[in-house]
Parts: sequence; C-alpha cells; structure tokens
Amino acid sequence: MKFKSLINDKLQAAFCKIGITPDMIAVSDASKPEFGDFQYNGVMAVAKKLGRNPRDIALLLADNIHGDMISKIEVAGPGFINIHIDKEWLGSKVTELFNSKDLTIEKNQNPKTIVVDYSGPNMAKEMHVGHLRSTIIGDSLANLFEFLGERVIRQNHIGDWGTQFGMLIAYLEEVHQNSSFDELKNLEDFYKLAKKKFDDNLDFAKKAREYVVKIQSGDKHCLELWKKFIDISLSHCDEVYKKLGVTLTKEDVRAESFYNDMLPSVIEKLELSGLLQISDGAKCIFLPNSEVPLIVQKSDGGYLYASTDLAAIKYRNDVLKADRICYVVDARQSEHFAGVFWTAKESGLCNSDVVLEHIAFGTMMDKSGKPFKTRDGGTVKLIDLLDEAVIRAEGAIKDRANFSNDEALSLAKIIGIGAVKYSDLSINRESNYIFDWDKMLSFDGNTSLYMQYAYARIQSILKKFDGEIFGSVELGSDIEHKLAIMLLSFEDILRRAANDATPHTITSYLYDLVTIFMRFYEQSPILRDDVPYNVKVSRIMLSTVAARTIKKGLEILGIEVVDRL
RNA sequence: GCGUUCGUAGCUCAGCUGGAUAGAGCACUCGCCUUCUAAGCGAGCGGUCUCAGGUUCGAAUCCUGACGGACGUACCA
Repeated sequence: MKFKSLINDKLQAAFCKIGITPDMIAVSDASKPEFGDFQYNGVMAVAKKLGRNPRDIALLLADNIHGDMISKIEVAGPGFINIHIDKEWLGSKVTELFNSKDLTIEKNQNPKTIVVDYSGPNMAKEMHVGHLRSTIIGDSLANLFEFLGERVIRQNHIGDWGTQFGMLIAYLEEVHQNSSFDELKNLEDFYKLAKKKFDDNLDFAKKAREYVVKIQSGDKHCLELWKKFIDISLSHCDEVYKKLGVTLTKEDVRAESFYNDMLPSVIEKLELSGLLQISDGAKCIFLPNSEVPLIVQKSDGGYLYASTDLAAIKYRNDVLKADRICYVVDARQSEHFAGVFWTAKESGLCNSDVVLEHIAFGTMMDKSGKPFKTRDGGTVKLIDLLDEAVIRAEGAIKDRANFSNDEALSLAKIIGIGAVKYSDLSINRESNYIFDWDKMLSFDGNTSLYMQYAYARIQSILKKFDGEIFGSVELGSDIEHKLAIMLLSFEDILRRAANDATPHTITSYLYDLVTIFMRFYEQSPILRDDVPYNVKVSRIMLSTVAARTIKKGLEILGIEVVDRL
C-alpha cells in the first residue's frame, strides 16, 4: 500500500479546495509521538511564496481534510500540520494485509527495464573481498526492482579480456601441455606462479605478449585454451555465488570479450559525432571540466575499458532496451563513469532518456580502519571469508540451544552469510565500510540476527496457537498503533529504496519495525489464557503480518529466515 | 597542484532532500524472567553535528572559505 500517497492525496485535495497549488506535497513521519503519525511541513514555504500567513493556510487546510482515514488534524507552531491516523481504519488495513498475498504491494503497471550491472569479477584471479560489496548490493537491488514489478536484467560484466590473459594462457600451455587442468583449482596460486615467471623470465614475457595478440586475432588453439580457462574460473565464481545465495547465473554473464566485435563501430560512431580527438597518438574524448581525457583507443590500436563500457551501453540501449542502467561499482571509478556516461549521451550511443547511474560504494575496511587484507598483506579470498562466517556463526549458536550438528550447520550457513550481507547492506553504501565480525554476529542492535531472532519468536507463537484465525485487527495500545503504521509503510520504504538505490533504507526500516515489534511482544501477551479471543486473534494477525514483512524484507536483501533460533 | 568525496556521542552508524527539544546500537551504571525464546525489554549517562561566515521565519542538511581524512588524477581495470 502506498501509504503516504494516500495522505498526500488528501492534502492535495484540500489545497485544491482552498484554491492553492503547491509545488510538491510530501508528508513525513512525525518526529515525535505527540505530533501524531505524520506531519506536513510544507505550509510555511507555500505561505511565504504567496505572502500569506502560514497559520491561516494551515487551519484552512485542516478544515478541508476529511475521510475515515484521519482521526485528527492539528495545526501547531507556525504552521505545522500534524496528522493522526484513525485506529479503526488502520486495523482494517492491517487485516487486508493479513489477507493479501504480496503484502498488498502491487506490481508496477508500466514496468521499466532496468539493467543492473554488478559483481564483475576478473577471471584472472579468484574472487576476493573486493567483489563482495558489488555482488551483495547489486543483487539486493535486482531483487528489489523485481519485487516491485520492474523488468530486471542482471549483467555480470566479467573481466576476461586483457593483457594478463596472454600471460596466463602462455603459462597454462607451458606447464600443462594439454594435460589436465587440475592445478587451476587454486586460481590464485596459478596466477602468482604465472606472474612470477612473467616478471623473472624475459623470454616468457615476450611469449605472453604474443599470446595476447594471438587471442585477440582469433587464433584457434589459443582461444580454446582461453575458453577453457574462463570456464574454470567462472565455475569458481558460481561456487561463491551459490554459497553467498546470490541470484547471478552463467546466463547473466556478458563478458568484456562479448563486446569485442562492437568496438570498431563504437569508435566510428564517436568519430562521426565529432567528439573524438587524437592526442599523443591515442583516440580521446575531452570532457568538459576535466583535465584528463577519456581514452577510448590506445596509440597502438588497443582498446581499453572505456571502449568496452561504451559498447556495453550501446548494447544495453539498442538490444536490451534499457530504461535505467545501474552500475554497482566502487566509488573510486566515479570519474570514469562520469566520463563514459557523458560520452554515451553526447555521442548518441545511448538515448537521452535512459537513466545511467553509477551506484557507487565505499571501500571495505578492517576493524582498525585500514583496507581489508590478510595478515601478510595479501587479498582475502571471498570464499575463505564466507567459510569463516559460517564457522563463526556455528560457534555463536553451538552451546546456546540443543541443536543437532546438522541443524547447527544449516543454521550457521543462514546466519553467517546473512550477517555478512546484512552488515554490508545496512550502512549507507557510499561511505567506507568497516568489517567487524563481532558486530555483525551480535544479537544486539541493527543486525541480521536480531531480525532473525524476532522472526523465530513469532514463528514459535504461531506454532503454539492451535485455534482458527478468524477476525480482524483491533488496535489497542499505542504500541500496536505504531506497529500498524510501520507495517503499512513497507511499500513506501521499498519504493524509496528502489528510487535511490539504497538498500540501507530497507535495513533501517526493518530494524525500526523489529524494535517496535519486540516492545509489543514484551508488553502484549498473546497466548495467555486471560487474553480475550478477539484480542488474541488481533495480536496473532499483527504478529503474522510483522513476520511476513520481516521475511520479505530480508528476502529482498538476499537473507533467509529460520523458524527456530 | 587540480578534482571527487567525507567529517554527527568514547566507538560503529541513522537522520526521509530546509522543520519543532539531533536519534539508535556498542561500551558504562541501574532495573525487569513461577507467564508466548531474557540471544529480550525498560531507565540513566553521553553532543559546540570539525571550524568560521552566508542564505531565512527556521540549517546537521543549501552556498563560500578554512582545517582534517579517504580516493582519483591519459594510453591497467
């Protein structure tokens, strides 16, 4: 339900009645309980524009707002409008929520095609922690858009086409000579060995460079080796995605090499548009307000990632028909994307109404605030980090309840992975993120465990309730009223999160919801014998809707719930 | 040097695009289990929103400058 829109509409109608047309009406949550449920602060601005007294306008508005949704309207201070939502109306809406399938959230009537470009690992090495944020944030956004009814196209822009591959293929051939590919099981070590040889041995380095040319000119044997290599590397990624519970599949892969054939025509298009200039032998686009140009073709004729990115935009525009393209990539590349986006629009490679967005995120730091590394300064493999998360989660729950080993392990997987994801998604993505095991695996505060615990508590009650759930929600206490308001605000929150591409909007909502639920739970007995049947049913319904909302919210974030914890 | 970005409680972070007395968690101090999971709930402590100006009825939020940090800065991605 688009809760705030309903209220905004009421205000709009009232404005209409008193003959004023405001710019945009947006009520906000009341900042204090005394102010009711929602407040509208826009009267002051409107009054100023018209040169009228804000209080007069506010009073006029208040007189013209009617309907069973609102129980009380107050004008406070210089012209704040405080809105109280009617308890009965709220109760009936929560009852509707209870009886609906998708929490009364309607799919968009005119779905947009949204391309989400995320994860994008380099095939030369195994995935490391540097890929974690893009993968998690991108996946949650894709889920979110999809849930709201958009047409989502996931794109995994893997790095499979670059100078390192000559080196790797040369080494692969030299060491293996057609033999098995077993050693590739540890890609990281393989890369290091190849790199060492490349640095130490001039002949080998020369050979590696020849291989780059060979691959790019379509040498059959080399391409076969290359393909084999990519397949194995991609399987590593799939293993990580599976462990992480990420929705990406091999079908979503559009590698750099995929755009290879398009590159000459992209350059041509840029030439025709008149944007291209040659500087020091390289083909460049000089951007407004930027000293450094965007280089699209090297002086030796080779292409760069700017070229591939432009080709990808063209593909997404021409073939995928995207309305919005989200690049979930490290914030350090913001200038690169600004240049690429500007060029794509200016040259006509992409329609002017397509929204190109860099969904930037900050660096992952360790507890002491330094970039996340192993003890000896190396990169941390993502798979190792995920395994550690499960082990730590298992340790956290092992001596708590009487779980069997199997139960404990499957719980640990859900809890550990959930914790890693939640802690990442719960902070504003643009700031740097401090990775802290203890904090993320805590039951206190804004963590996945706290949400999962609340969910499990509700499930426990629902399991014990053996009667039929027949009746409606009747809101008694203030806390129930507040809980209802929260439950009905879910769609507003999801739409805002989708609009701004900010998953942390969802986590903070869930945290608020769960906090309120916990308070409700503490002070409102449900199953106790002295609770009247209608109250019991009402509270069961509230709890059920709360559970579904928690589950759905976490599901969008890619996090599972458990019935027992 | 130039550019981007950030600076909110001891620590980790919110703050809904300018609203009323700036909020959480951790840490610290108290209180609450013969009742649905106490892995919980409640109360207290803790602030010159880096600093200085400006815009206006009103600024953590917008504009300018300073200071401090992170990142980027032409043929890697």
